[in-house]
Amino acid sequence: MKEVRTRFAPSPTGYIHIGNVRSAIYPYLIARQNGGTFILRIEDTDQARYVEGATDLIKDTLKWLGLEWDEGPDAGGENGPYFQTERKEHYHEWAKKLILAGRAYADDTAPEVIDSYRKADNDAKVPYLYHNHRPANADKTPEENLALWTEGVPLRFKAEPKSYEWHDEVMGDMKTGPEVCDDIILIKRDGLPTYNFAHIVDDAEMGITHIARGVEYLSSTPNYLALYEALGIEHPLFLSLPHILAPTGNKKLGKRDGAKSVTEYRDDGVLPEALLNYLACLGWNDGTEQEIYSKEDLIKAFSIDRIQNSGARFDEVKIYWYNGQWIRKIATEQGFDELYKRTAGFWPESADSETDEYKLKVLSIIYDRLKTLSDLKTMTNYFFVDPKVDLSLITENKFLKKLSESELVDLLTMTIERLNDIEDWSEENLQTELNDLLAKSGKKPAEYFSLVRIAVSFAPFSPALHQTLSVLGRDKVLHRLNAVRTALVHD
RNA sequence: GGUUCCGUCGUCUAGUGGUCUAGGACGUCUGGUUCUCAUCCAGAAAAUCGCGGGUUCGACUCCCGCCGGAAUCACCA
Repeated sequence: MKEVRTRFAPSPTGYIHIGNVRSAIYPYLIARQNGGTFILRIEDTDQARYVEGATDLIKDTLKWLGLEWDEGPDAGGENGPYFQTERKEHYHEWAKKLILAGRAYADDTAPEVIDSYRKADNDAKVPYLYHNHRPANADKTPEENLALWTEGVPLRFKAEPKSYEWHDEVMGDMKTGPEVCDDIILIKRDGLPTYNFAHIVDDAEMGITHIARGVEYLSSTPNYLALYEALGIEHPLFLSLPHILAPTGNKKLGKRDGAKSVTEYRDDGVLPEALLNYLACLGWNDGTEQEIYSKEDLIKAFSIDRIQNSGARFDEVKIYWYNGQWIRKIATEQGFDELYKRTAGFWPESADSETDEYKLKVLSIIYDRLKTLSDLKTMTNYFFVDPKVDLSLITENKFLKKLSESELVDLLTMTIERLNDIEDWSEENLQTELNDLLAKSGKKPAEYFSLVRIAVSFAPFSPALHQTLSVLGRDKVLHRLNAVRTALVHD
């Protein structure tokens, strides 16, 4: 059996956004599943839209998601170069064959003239087809065409319109009539090929077996089929991926609708496992009720024929659910050390001077409250700096407002005295001591625990009290309780 | 306008003629886990399967028509 070779072939025109990253994920999975090769090719033939640094962005995105490529920039390979601008001779060579075979002609019709054809057809409500306007001199001899083209005249395919039938692995059996075939530009005035021509040549030379791309290419497939035919190339398998729809409206998700870049989710503290899981399962499922898939799970379970053929709406909320699942999964299956490694850069500035050991302890009691890693920034400050004492948070608390200030002071005093004597600050021991204190206080858990929790953190919420105290340690806890007691006394 | 695709809970989906009085997940709501927030657990609401015809003993599943939505029609990819 032929080796499976798939590719991701983005244009370096900016970041990879959520809407088009699936055309990297699925070919990757197909390659890995079949022990094949995944190729990264940069389609940079449009000089006008080229964005400096975009290639690096693309590489970063792929690496972060764990979609490592076997051939392409940085990876090498025997089928390079992997930048289209460096493959000019390849395209020219194939173009020549087409000219010699009488299937391509040099066309120097001015752009304004072409525009006028288009406008006229639109006004007349007839489909615009360039071959209806084919210049009389399109029938020049191959030698004449070759000469003109060599001088820099753009090259056009000479269509022989007919019906096409083909199979799309996602959309099924396709059929179109001759009215969709046209004379498309192969080589532009700048000597570089159009996408339409370049990708066919590249895929053939690189031995690509599966092309996964957005459905927007479905309607130009007959033109590609014509090209494959004229070139004498067998076409790869086609997978047309439905669009991901924007959260509102019925439009495909694009940068204009605020489609975030993949790296933005990374910077917001979304784990690559979670994003990959979400994206792979948006428009694909294996028919079971499994929701959580690791990359390895996906490689095993993925199948082309279960890709959905209707567009799926993008739902950011579900990404965060997946992220929470993955944060907990990593903590329990790979340990807090592993999870901690992922948190670099997500701690508040106040944590800078703290030790890894301390931060790891904080992480281990707060992790199941995290939706994203960047929640650490807002949720953990009180572990690193003494919170600002704000008595109103105590006196207006729904459980505590019934208590008088002297009662509060007494409770704090009792707590301080007991905690001061405790040597063992383990979670377990503190749990026992706190229960004992609670009994002694004669208050409801909601009253006593809330008081201590607020006095120590002044945060809207915190982990379980005994854990919070244990991690904070005796010095911080006593210092904070004293500060609150003093403030109450002087109030 | 031509061509092509799509249409099951708010959302992602399962479903390939009877097991569907339509299953799961997110989200929402309720209750539980000695404080908060979250996790976790239990439960609830939520889809006349776009509409109308057929075929069939029987249709979400097959056929036809309609409606609705989308994509594409560049010297962009």
